[in-house]
This record gives sequence, C-alpha cells and structure tokens, in this order.
Amino acid sequence: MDETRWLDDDEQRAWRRTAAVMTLLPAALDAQLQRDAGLTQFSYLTLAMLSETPGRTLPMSALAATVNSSLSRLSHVVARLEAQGWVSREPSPESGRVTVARLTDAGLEKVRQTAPGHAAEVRRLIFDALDGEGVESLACVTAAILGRLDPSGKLRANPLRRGGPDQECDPPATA
Amino acid sequence: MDETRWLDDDEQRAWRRTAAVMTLLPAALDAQLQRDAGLTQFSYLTLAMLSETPGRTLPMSALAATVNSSLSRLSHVVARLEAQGWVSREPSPESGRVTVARLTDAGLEKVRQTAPGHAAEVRRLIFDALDGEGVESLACVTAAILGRLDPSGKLRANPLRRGGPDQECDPPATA
DNA sequence: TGCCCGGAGTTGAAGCATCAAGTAATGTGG
DNA sequence: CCACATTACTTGATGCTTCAACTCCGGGCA
Repeated sequence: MDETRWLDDDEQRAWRRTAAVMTLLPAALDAQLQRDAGLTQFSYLTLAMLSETPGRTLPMSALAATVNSSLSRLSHVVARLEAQGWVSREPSPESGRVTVARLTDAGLEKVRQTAPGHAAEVRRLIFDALDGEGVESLACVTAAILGRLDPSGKLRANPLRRGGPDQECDPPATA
Repeated sequence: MDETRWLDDDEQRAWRRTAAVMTLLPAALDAQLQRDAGLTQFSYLTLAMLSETPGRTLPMSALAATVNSSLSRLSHVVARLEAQGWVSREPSPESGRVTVARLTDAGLEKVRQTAPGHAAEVRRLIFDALDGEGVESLACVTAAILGRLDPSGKLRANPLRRGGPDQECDPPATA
C-alpha cells in the first residue's frame, strides 16, 4: 500500500480543470439564482423537482434522493422554503412516520418565474460552449463518474423520467 | 426576451448528470480529506499550491487566483491554517500592502502525508472510470466550460505549469 | 506637498451545510 | 404482545462561505 500511483500529465490537466469547474460553476449558477430570485441552486432544485412531480408532492426521503442530499440538509431547506410559503409539509396519511412536502401555488409560480433565467444561464455557461459531440462527451463522462460516486442506484432516482435505456456510451472501462 | 430556449433532451440529460456530479464529487472528496487529514478540499488545495511554489511563498492575491477563490475566503482559511501552524503570514518586504503566505515545515509535512490518499481518491472516483479517450473528453469539455466561466485569463494563473500549447481539442464552437 | 483614488488584505455578521443526537412511529423476534 | 431494532425525520451546535464594511498603503495629479 505504499506505491502511490500519481496522476500522469494528461490526468493532471484534466483534474485541475475539473476542479476549477467544480468551484466556479456552482458559484456562478448560485450567483445568478441569488441575484434574480433570492434562491440557492439547491433550494431551486428542490422546488423544481417538486414541480415536476404529479401532485406536486413527495415524501421527504424521496425528495432527498432526487436532489442528491441528506435528509438533514433537506429538512433545513424545506423549513426555510415553508417559511417563505413556497412549500408546505403534512404528515402522510399512509404512514405515520413519513412527511410529504407539497409545492404550494405560490411555490409553483416562483418556479415558473425563475426557470427561464436559470435555464438561460445553464445554456450560456455550458451548452453554448459545446457542440453536439461535446454534449455527448459530457453525458458519457459524467455517467461514468456517477457510476463511481453512487455504485448503488440512487442515480436512477433523479436523473430523468424521459429516460431511454441510458446506455449510449462506449464501454466506459468500468470493471 | 420572451422566447426561452429550453434544453433539449440530450442537453437535459447531460445537465442533470453534471449537476449530480457537481454535488456528489466535492462532497466525496471533502469526506475523504476530512476523515483522513482533518482538511477541507479547499484548505488542502491551498497548502498544495504553496508546496508547489518555489520558496513555498505566495502573496495572498496570487494564491487566491491559483485556488480560484476570493481574497476574503482565502484570508479566513489562511487564518485557520496559521492557527494550526501550517502556514505563516508576513508582510512583504517589497510592498507595504501585500502579505505573503509561507508554508511552514510542518505544513509541508502535512501535505506530504495527505497527498497520496487524496490522489488515490481522485483516481478512484474519476480516472478509474475513464479510458484514455474519456480523459481527453473531460479535458476538452472542462476547458470549453472554463472558457465561459472565466473569459479573462485567470485560468492561466492556476491550471498547470507544465503546460503545453493548451490547445489539443477540436474547435469548441466558441464564437 | 497634499489630496484622492484604487488595490491588498482583514474582519464581523449572517446564511447555509454538516454532524451528532434526539424523537416518534413501524416493523420483528421471542 | 412486548421489547428492541429500524426507518423517517427533526433539531441544535459547529464550522465554513459570503457579503459588506473597513483599514492601510501606494500612485497619480495638480
């Protein structure tokens, strides 16, 4: 366990750039949402995921899975969103220990107002810089990394409903 | 200004995965560093960048640029690192308004102890999932996005010293 | 020389994330 | 049917990040 396999130059370069993107991109997206809507990227995501759910309701744990967060983090955030009147919480009729979060009408309106600006920023920062091939590269590379980050299948919970067979990438060398 | 150009399905998928990676990857790396070294990814980066600088010293603003942070953030972090004895601050002899941060011997030792585990985690989470082509994709895509995030040239400040001509990607459709 | 502007850095307060407990309801073995 | 572990969720404390002042030094320029 003593032989460290360091990154070679290509990997080093890819990693440094990735690290820079990981710091700068969330900061930029947060800045836009904060400025235009007073929301965090995470709280926006929370509202958006609820808005896409039929009935606009989800149990806290299901919601936590779709936004890739701990229950604790979600609980704090939903408390704030509830204070703003965008979400409400009610005990589930089906089980005494689950709480369902519901997007209120005001919350839905908030999402509708916020979505276009956010989508534009995502497009500007990411997709305007990529051609079709770039988009595919991005999808494949992130899929491969996600496979490492979440070996179980929580990723199935969130990524997309309109999901095809989800495998259009070259063999990602995943053992 | 009314026609929102929404993301198409391919973009949507790429974006959701990217967003998931942006949340999960930093969390995973932070967890490893926290567990094994009691460091944040950011504070580790700070130490590491100093350790790669001849003389192990850098003015605060230069350091801030190489770690992609605000001066304020860096100032707080360096204060903590100084309290741990890994960094020291001294006024620059050359100009009365710059402060230089110096990596102490203890700090260098800390980096040496921490680096292998961190490199292993980066390899495990990213590069073990990618083949050579994947690494190139990642380098290209992140380069394109960085171009959007930082249209000026701060990226030149950090990414790498061993830098080649830096252009091995297909025309990234950057207007 | 004196004034003022801008760059370098620090600080304090406020917000958000994370961690460790804690509560409450539901299954599960005896 | 009663204890006990488990699941679902909440809460409070702590620490890191951000934002908005604020200080201090150096450079123009009149």
